[in-house]
Amino acid sequence: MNAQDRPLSKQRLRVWLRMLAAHRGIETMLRERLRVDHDSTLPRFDVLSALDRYRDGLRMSDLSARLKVSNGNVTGIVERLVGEGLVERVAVDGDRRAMRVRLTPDGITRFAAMATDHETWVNEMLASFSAAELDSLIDLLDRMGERSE
Amino acid sequence: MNAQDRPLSKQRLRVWLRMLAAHRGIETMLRERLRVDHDSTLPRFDVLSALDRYRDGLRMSDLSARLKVSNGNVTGIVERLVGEGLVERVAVDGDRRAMRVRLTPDGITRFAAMATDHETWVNEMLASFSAAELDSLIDLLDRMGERSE
DNA sequence: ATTAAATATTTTATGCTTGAAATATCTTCC
DNA sequence: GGAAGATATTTCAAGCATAAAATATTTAAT
Repeated sequence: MNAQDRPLSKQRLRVWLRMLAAHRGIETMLRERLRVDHDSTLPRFDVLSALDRYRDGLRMSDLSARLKVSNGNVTGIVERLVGEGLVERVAVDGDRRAMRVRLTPDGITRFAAMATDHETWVNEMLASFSAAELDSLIDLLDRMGERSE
Repeated sequence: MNAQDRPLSKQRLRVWLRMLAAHRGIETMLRERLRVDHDSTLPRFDVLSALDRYRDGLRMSDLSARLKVSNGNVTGIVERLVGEGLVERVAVDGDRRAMRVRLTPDGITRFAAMATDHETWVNEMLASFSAAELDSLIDLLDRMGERSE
């Protein structure tokens, strides 16, 4: 690293720290509201959201790939959602290893209510940004999470 | 919500989703590297980082306030760091309820190595941004995490 | 057809995180 | 100085997350 990279390096670190703070702020709020208003959690919301987009259901492995979490993780979350009656497992014919998970009618209804609130809450947090700033953010954030491989 | 707010609302949601993706990408990388290269974790790194800034140590409650996590959470992390010899607890005189936590000499050394690598890793992830873009990101991110209260 | 390899999922062990309850100590106020 | 409230910390129960091992089934190779 040469001399003129030093301030740039610190600036990059600062960006990451601000990102952490912003992320935590929003996530903490969303978690709290989901807990209080819908007796639910963010991980459950994420699973329901994926299943809402794929009404025929998804296999466990597709679900974990889509959410970018481990297989074992999804097993536990789906288990609880089944217990709450929001989701059901169906056998995949032709492959007895696999399981398809999909929303129940109750799951569809309950998720719709959560999703409406969720959008409102996110909107409240980002209310101060102009359309141009939002576009700018999308552009910049898109370039952030990519692993150079 | 009026008609012209609808696309804006979706745009705000999109920003949050990109933020989630970017955050997860970087965090996953950092966690993996800390695990492999330093046999440690992000929460431990955060605690060490706070203590490195306050060499006289911090009380448990100051630590959890600074990191914005619960008291009970810090108890567990500090416990493990004590077990690893990176951190020590000292009684606070004049208040037998309180505990001061601080880095051990070994903790100082080990954290320095982690911090150097950490800065490098973050820099790799954010290498493509210009100084102006970084400034812009800092400005925008600063306005994101604030709870309107 | 058997064996070997690959795939889908669950299980296990460990750690992080929260919110709420419990403990211990300190401060205030009469 | 004793009760009541506040503060500092830990403990507890539950859920989320990972990596690694285990199980079951399917596919490929010989």
